Amino acid sequence: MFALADCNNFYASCERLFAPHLEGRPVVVLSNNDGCVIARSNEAKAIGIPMGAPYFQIEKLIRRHGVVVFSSNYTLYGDLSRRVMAVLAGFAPRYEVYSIDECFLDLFALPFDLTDYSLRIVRTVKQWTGIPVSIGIAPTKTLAKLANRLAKKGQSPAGAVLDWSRLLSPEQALASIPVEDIWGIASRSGARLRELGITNALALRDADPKRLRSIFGVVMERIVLELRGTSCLSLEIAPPPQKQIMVSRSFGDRLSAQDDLRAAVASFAARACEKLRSRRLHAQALSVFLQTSPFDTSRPGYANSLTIPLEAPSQDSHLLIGLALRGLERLYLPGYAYQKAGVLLLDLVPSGVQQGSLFAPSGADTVRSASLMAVIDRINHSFGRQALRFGSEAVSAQWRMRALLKSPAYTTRWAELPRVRAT
DNA sequence: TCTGGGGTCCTAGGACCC
DNA sequence: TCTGGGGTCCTAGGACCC
Repeated sequence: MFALADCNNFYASCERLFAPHLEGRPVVVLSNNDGCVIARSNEAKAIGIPMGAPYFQIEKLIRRHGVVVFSSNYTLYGDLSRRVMAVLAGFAPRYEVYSIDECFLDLFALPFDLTDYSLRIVRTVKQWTGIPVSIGIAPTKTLAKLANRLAKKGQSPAGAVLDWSRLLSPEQALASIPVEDIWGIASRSGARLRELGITNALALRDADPKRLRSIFGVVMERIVLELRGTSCLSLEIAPPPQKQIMVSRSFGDRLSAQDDLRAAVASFAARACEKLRSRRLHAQALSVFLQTSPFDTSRPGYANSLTIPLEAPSQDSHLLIGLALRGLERLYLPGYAYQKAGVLLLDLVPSGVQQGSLFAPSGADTVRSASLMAVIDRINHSFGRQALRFGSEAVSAQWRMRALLKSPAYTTRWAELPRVRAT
């Protein structure tokens, strides 16, 4: 049996945790650059604020209903996620952290009533972290997802927990779920399924898996089987090795000057290298991209990218920033209003086991590079990110994001700890 | 004026191998 | 007039996830 524990309106719940007076009020959290709505409290959903709505399009609605708005604060969400996962981990012999707010638990062979046990999990997570979660239980991951969804919609007599096997009519439940709400099906496949007359989860369950495989591929076949109770997706206890690292941002304002873009790309490359080293990986290729806004149809657009293979695997910021800037030079065209750029590190391999290069110099230089990077990382860890940085990053700060409504780093910065007063 | 960021998997087609 | 069979690797593009 799989149990899926999923935090309710996670980012909105995180914000409320340290602003309890917002309980019962509509709250939304915006994406980076205060662009789109990416989390909504139940009250905000009830008002009709859609997921992913651009902020500027719904500002009136937000003001009319007194919706409280936050910029995203990933430091806070990441830290609270870690705490929630630590609590969940104590309840199951095997578990898979699936996303920042979701965790699959293996409840197979536990000698308890699974609903009672899951209700205890929900209470404990709430009490120890302050974050509300819901749990769906089922014989496959896909059904556990659906069970969770139904629990969140108040369809379970047990409240925050729904066990699929206890449904009086699974057929009725499946029929109530639009095909696009199934895990792994989004608007495109959804539209094509609808053309075939398959509009809900029940119709998909009863469709011919081989036929759907020939039309959609193996992914759709697996979904059909999972809906029938045949488990095709197993618990991934150890995360598979990471294949790429990306750092990209939309700019607070459009950029045209090459120097501004250089500072942005250098900063992205430097940040990507920090991630690379903290995960003990080396990169074997680097890719740079930049683009104008895809939404701006009033002037000509431009988007391009370039991938540069490395002579030997590297984790050296100096080398990789240099390559990224050389890539940018080849991509950059004057006269455009750029909206976004990014750096990808590719073909990642574990540090220490990389294939050497027949041509690149090795030995003393790599040892020196590794020591230097370690010192930089240590200093930045002690004195704060960017305490020490590369000159090319500091040339311009024009690219900085907008984040006008950001809450404090309540749990990760001494200076921003919340104060509690007893009266 | 203003529309996120960071990932994965699958497939088809081309190029190549013996 | 007539030109095999069985593979792998790589890449781009599509689709999806949270």
